Amino acid sequence: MSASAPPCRGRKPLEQAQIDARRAQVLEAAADCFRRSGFHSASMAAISKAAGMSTGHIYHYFENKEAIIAALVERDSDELNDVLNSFRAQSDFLQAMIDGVDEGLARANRQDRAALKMEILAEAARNPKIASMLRDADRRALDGFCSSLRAAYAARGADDACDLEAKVVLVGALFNGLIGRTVFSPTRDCPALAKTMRRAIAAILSDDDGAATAAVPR
Amino acid sequence: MSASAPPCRGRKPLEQAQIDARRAQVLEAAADCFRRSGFHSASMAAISKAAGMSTGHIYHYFENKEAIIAALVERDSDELNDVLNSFRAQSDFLQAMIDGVDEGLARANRQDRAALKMEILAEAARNPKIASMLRDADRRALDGFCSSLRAAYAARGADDACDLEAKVVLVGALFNGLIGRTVFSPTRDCPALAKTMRRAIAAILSDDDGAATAAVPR
Amino acid sequence: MSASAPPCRGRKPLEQAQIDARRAQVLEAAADCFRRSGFHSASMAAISKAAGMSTGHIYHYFENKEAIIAALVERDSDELNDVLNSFRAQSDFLQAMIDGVDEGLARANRQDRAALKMEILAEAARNPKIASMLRDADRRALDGFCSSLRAAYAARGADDACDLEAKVVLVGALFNGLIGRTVFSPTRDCPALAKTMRRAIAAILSDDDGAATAAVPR
Amino acid sequence: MSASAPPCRGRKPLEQAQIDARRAQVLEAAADCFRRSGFHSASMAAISKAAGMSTGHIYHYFENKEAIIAALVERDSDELNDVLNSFRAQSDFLQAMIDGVDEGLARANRQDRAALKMEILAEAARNPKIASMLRDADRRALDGFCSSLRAAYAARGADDACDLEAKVVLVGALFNGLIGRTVFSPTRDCPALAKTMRRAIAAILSDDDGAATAAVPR
DNA sequence: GATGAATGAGTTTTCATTCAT
DNA sequence: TATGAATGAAAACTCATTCAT
Repeated sequence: MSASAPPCRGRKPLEQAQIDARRAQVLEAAADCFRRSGFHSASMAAISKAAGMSTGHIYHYFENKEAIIAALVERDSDELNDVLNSFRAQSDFLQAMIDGVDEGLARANRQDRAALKMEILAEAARNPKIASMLRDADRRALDGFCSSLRAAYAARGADDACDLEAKVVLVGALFNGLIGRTVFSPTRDCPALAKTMRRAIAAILSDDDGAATAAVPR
Repeated sequence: MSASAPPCRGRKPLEQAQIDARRAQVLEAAADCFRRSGFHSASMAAISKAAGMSTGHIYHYFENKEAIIAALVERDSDELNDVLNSFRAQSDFLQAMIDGVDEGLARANRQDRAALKMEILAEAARNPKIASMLRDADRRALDGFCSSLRAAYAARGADDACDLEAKVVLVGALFNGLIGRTVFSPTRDCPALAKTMRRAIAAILSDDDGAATAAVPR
Repeated sequence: MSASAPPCRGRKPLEQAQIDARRAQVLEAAADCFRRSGFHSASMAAISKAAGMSTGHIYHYFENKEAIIAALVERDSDELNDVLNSFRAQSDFLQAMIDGVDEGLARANRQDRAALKMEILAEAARNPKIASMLRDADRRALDGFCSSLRAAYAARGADDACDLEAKVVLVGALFNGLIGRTVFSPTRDCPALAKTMRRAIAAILSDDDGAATAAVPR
Repeated sequence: MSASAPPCRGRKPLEQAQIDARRAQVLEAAADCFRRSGFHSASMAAISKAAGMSTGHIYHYFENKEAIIAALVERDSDELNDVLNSFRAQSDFLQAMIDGVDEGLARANRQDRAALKMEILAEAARNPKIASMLRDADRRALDGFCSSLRAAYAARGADDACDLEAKVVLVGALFNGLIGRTVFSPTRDCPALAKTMRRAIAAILSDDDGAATAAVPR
C-alpha cells in the first residue's frame, strides 16, 4: 500500500531487478515446500504463505504452478554448469574432477537438495516438458565436460580418449546414485567412501582399456 | 491380464491364492498408473479402472492408497535381493557382479522401471514410512552383498577387504545413477558404457588401495 | 428355492420362532451399533458383524436398514406399555405411579437406553414414518394411562378429574426430560431427586386446582 | 435472508463483522439442513447451497462439518442463559419462573427448535466433544438458576432451600420432556397443560417437604 | 438358508485459479 | 501492485444393497 510511494521515479513498472527478486523469493519458498511435500502435494496456499505474499499475487510472476516447477528445474539444472566452470578454472581439469570428490559428496549428501532432485526426476518421468528441460541441460553439461576432458587428455599427450561421453555419464551417475540414497539414508561423513570414489573416478577416466580391466581384481 | 481370475463375479469366499491374485492385479494396475502420473496424481478411479474393478472394491484388498504404494515399494525392494541371489548362485561372486553389468544396464534402462523408482525415491523424501522401508531393504541388500563379497575375497586369498560397505554402496550408486538418467534420456544400447562400467566396478572392488590410484590416470 | 421343500419336517422353512429369534438377534446387534454411532453412521457391515451373520443375510430378515430402525422403534415403544401394565397390576394405580418413581429414575438413567431414545426422537424429527409410529404408541399409552387414572379417581370418590391427558403428558415429560440429560450427564443416584420427583408427580396428579397452587410456594 | 452482506463477490479483506455475518449465514443454513436431515445426512453440498455459497468456501469459515455442528450447539446452549437473565431482570425470580411457563411452552412447541434439540442430544450420545459442551452449558445454567433461587428463597425468609439443584433439574426436565414430544406430536395450544405445569413447578420449587406430599393426592 | 465379493453413487474435503477491489 | 474471497472440479474413501454361488 504505502509501499507504492513513488521514489520520484513515478509509478513506473517495477524494474526488472525487482521482478527477478520477487520471482526468486517465490522460487525459494516453493523449493522449500516442494522438498517437504513434493510438487503436487505442496499447495499454492502453502507456497504463497512461505513466500510472504498472497496466492493471487504469485500469478503475477508465474503463469501457474507448473511454471514454478519449470523455473525451479531450470535453476537446479544450472548448478552442474557452475561445477563445470569451477573445474575449468583450475589448472588441471582431470585432477580437478578427482579433487572435487569431497565437495561433490558433501553436496550429494544434503537432504534438501536430494529431495528436490528426486522430485524433479520423478516429475520428468511423467512430464515431457520437464524431461526435455533435463535432457537439454544434460546435453550441455555432457558436452562441456567432454570438451574440457578432451583438451585435458590432449595436453597430457594421451590419445584422443575413446568413449568420452560414457565416462562422463558414469562419473555423473556415481554422484547421482549417491544423491538417491540420501533421501532415505544420509551417509555420515565417510573417508572410505571418498577414497573409493576417487579410485573409481580415476579408473573411469583412465584411458587404458586393456582387456585385463574387465577381469576380477587381482 | 496375467490375472488367472475370470472376470465373472465369483461369490464364494475367495481362497488366499485368489486374494493374492487380485492384489497383484491391483498392484500391476497401480504401478502402471503411478508410472504415468505419479503416486499423488494417479487417482484411485484411474487405478480401479486399470485394474478392472470398482473403486470401492479396491479397498477390500488395500486399506488405502498409501498401502498400495507401500506394497509396490516392497515389491520393488525385493528385486535387488533376487539379483543378489542370482550372483550367489554362480561360482564366482566377484566375477558374477562384473558379468552382471550387461543385464544390470538393461534393467536400468527400462523407462517404466526407472519412472517407478524415481517416484519411490521422491516419495521416500517426504514419507518417513516409505523412507524406512527403503532403509530396511537397503540394509538387507548391503549386508547380503558384503557377506558374499567377504567370502569371495577370502576364497581368493586376499586380505579381508577394507571398506566393503563403501564399495557396495558405490557399485549400487553407479546403477541407480543410470536409472535416474533413464527417465529423461534412455541410453541407447551402448557397448562403451558397459565396458567402462565393468572397469569402474573392477576398480571399486579391487583391494589395492595404493596411493597412486587417487592420482590422475596416466 | 429349496425352502419350498414339503414337510415330513425335513428342509422345512424355518419355523416362525426361528425367524423371530434371528430378527431379535439382528435387532439387538443393531441397537448396540445405533447407540454407539447413531442410525446413520452405523454401517450395515458393523451391524452384521455384531449380529454374527453376513451383511447379505440380514436382508433376509429386514428389507433394508430403515426397516431395522423401524423395528427397533417399535420394540422401544412397547416398553411404556409394560410399565402401564405393571401399574395396573397393583391395587392402587395412583400410588403405583408414585411408587414407580425409583424404578423409573433408574431406567431413565441408563446411558444406553438414553442414547437410543434420543436417536429415535431425532429420527422422528426427520422421518415421518417414524414420527407416525411414535405418535401411535404415544396415543395408546396416553389412553391407557388416562383410563386407568380415571378409574382410580372414581374409586377414590373424586370428581371426574379434569385435564387428565395433560397430567399424564407432564408426568411422562418429567421422565423423558431426565432421559435427555442422561446422554451428557448421567445423574448419580440421588434421593433428593426422587423425593422431589414424587412430590411433583403428586402435585400434577392431584385434582385440587385451587388458585393458590399457581402462586409462589409458601 | 437476514444476511446483510450483498451477494456480490467482495474482495477486500472482510472485516470481523462481515466474517461473523458470513458465519451466521452458514449457521442458519446448516441449522435448516440439520433439522430436515440430521447432522449426518445433511451434506455439505446441501448446506452450501442453502447458504448461497460454494462448498469450498464454507471451509473458510468453519474448519469442517463438525465445527459447524459445534457452533450450532454452542448457539443453542446460549439460549437457556437468555431465559435465566430475563428471569433475573424481573422483581420476583420465583414468580418469574412460574410466569414464564407460557412462553416456555411456546418455545418447547416449535417444531424446528425441537428437531434441532433432539439432533443435538442424539449427537451428544455419541460424540464426547458435544457431550462435554452440553455438560458445561448445563453446569453454568444450573449454577445460575440455583444461585438466583437461593437468593429468592432468602428474600422470602424461607430456610435455605434444600436440594436446590434437584429442583432446577426437574423443572428443566419438564420442559425438555415436552420438547421431545414436539417432534412427533406438536401440542396444540393448551391452557390445561400450562395450568398443570404451573402447579407442578410450584410444587417442585416449594420447600415444605412434608411426608404427606409423597402420598397420593386426596 | 447363508455368504461376502462386487458395485458405484455419494460423502467430506482440498486446491489451483480467478477477479473485484 | 497486491489482496484474499470465492469458485467448482476433483480426490480419497464409505456404504447400502445385490446376487452368484
